[in-house]
Amino acid sequence: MNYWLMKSEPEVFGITDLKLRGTDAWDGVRNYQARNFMKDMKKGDLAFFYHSNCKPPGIAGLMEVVREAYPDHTARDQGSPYFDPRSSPKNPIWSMVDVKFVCAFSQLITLETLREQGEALNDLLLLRKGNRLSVMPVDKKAAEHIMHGLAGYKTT
DNA sequence: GCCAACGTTGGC
DNA sequence: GCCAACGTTGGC
Repeated sequence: MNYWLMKSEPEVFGITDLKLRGTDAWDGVRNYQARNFMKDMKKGDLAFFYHSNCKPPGIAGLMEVVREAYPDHTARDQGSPYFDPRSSPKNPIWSMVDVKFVCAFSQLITLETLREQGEALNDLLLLRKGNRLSVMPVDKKAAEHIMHGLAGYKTT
């Protein structure tokens, strides 16, 4: 089982939206590196839901991958902001996964808090300078530190 | 609103 | 294949 982190702007789609929907398709990823990470996701993997471009930014909750990568049909929808004319049925180019709401953390784990963790989160790509990836892997050590050390999340 | 960092595009 | 120009991300 692997851990991931996925960014979304809460004004567009936040953790409360996912909670309401239960399960949703993570569409609109238009970056090759992020897409490739999504293709590596397996059913049962856990992903942190990160709120970006807001005050304050941070990790808002947890979700689970319930369907592995399949074509992102919004790329072929002319009315969609994610429309990409290069996408075709034979070569959809872009992928998405389905994610299920697991929990919203009682308190947002802010970016500032994450930066204060020092060694425990040294390898977290999110904290690397200039990082703009919207989908990224999180190693087990960092993931457990965030879940158990910061979120107080208990696995059943 | 600013701007650093990064990805993409397209001329050559 | 290089690289300048441009667009986007996202923290501040």
